[in-house]
Amino acid sequence: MISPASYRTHPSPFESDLRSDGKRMTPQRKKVLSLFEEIGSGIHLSAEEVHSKLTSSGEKVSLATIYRTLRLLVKMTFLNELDLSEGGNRFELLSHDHPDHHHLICIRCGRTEEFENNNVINAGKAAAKNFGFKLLESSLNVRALCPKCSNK
Amino acid sequence: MISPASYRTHPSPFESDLRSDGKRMTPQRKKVLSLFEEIGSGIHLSAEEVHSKLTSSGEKVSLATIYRTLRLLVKMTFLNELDLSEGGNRFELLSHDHPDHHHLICIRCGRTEEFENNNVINAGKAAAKNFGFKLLESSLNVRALCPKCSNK
DNA sequence: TAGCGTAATGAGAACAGTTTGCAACGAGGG
DNA sequence: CCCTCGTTGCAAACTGTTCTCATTACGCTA
Repeated sequence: MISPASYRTHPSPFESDLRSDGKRMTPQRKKVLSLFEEIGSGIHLSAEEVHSKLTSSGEKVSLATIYRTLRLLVKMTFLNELDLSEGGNRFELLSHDHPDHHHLICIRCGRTEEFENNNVINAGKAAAKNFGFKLLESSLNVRALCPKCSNK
Repeated sequence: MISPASYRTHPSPFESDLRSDGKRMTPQRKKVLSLFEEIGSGIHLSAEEVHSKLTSSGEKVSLATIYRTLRLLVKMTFLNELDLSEGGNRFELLSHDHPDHHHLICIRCGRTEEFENNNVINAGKAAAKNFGFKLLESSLNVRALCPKCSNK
């Protein structure tokens, strides 16, 4: 039997990445990341939404900290930043399983769907190679009208 | 010989499109559009840049008017609006000759290159069809580091 | 060509989203 | 358990964009 005291808090990848960079794990950072983990990848939240979701579940994190944490998480590649534009950037959990996914956005109601397509990824790679650029990520934004909005 | 007085100011497509919509041609609108025409398609300017280019060549147009005019020109499909993000949207002359072109952006220095790729267009079409969306436009943004910036 | 209705402009205030400065706090190594 | 230095909270500052409103001027009609 293992006594509670002997448990060693198995540091998450996030925590060890932080540490190795002289940074610290704080309750605020944990809260933000675990919110995204609970909610799952493929859902896009704005800074404001992260803030209100946390505060409405009793947590107290300042909005400025949310912004700082989101930037940090993006730099550490735990989150992905999307500029679907029209009122604030959005963030989503970066699933390393399916890296380059793209977005289909209804410009009227904001409904957003994701898809993947190897041709798109290859097009990005080819273009980067062509111009001697080093590719970071590519994202295809398809602006469209969803079924509900297109028959109004 | 045709006397100067007999010239009829041949209205530009822009001017006639405006008129047919109850809108008016103003010197400010002319200036903004001709700036883009001089500069050619494939160059992306922010509202601020349009403003400073005009004022520095002696023209006086208020920034608010620039914004209004840019929005108008986009709606009339003379300009294309890009959200390459990182500090302001950018606009470019919409060349109807090569419609769906995409952007390769250096995230460090902002250098932007364009390319075309039919696979990308088809991927957008396919995705829209798949979800029952009606496609409007699709744009692939490839974030990368240009040769100069990648070896620093 | 003058008169007129109304669209468009200029200037600055307002706005939303984001960032920053600074004093207080607290994570975690010694 | 203490001390250091990264982090937080708050409010003020910033940035890109839109709005308000008094004034100007485009372009139709007589």
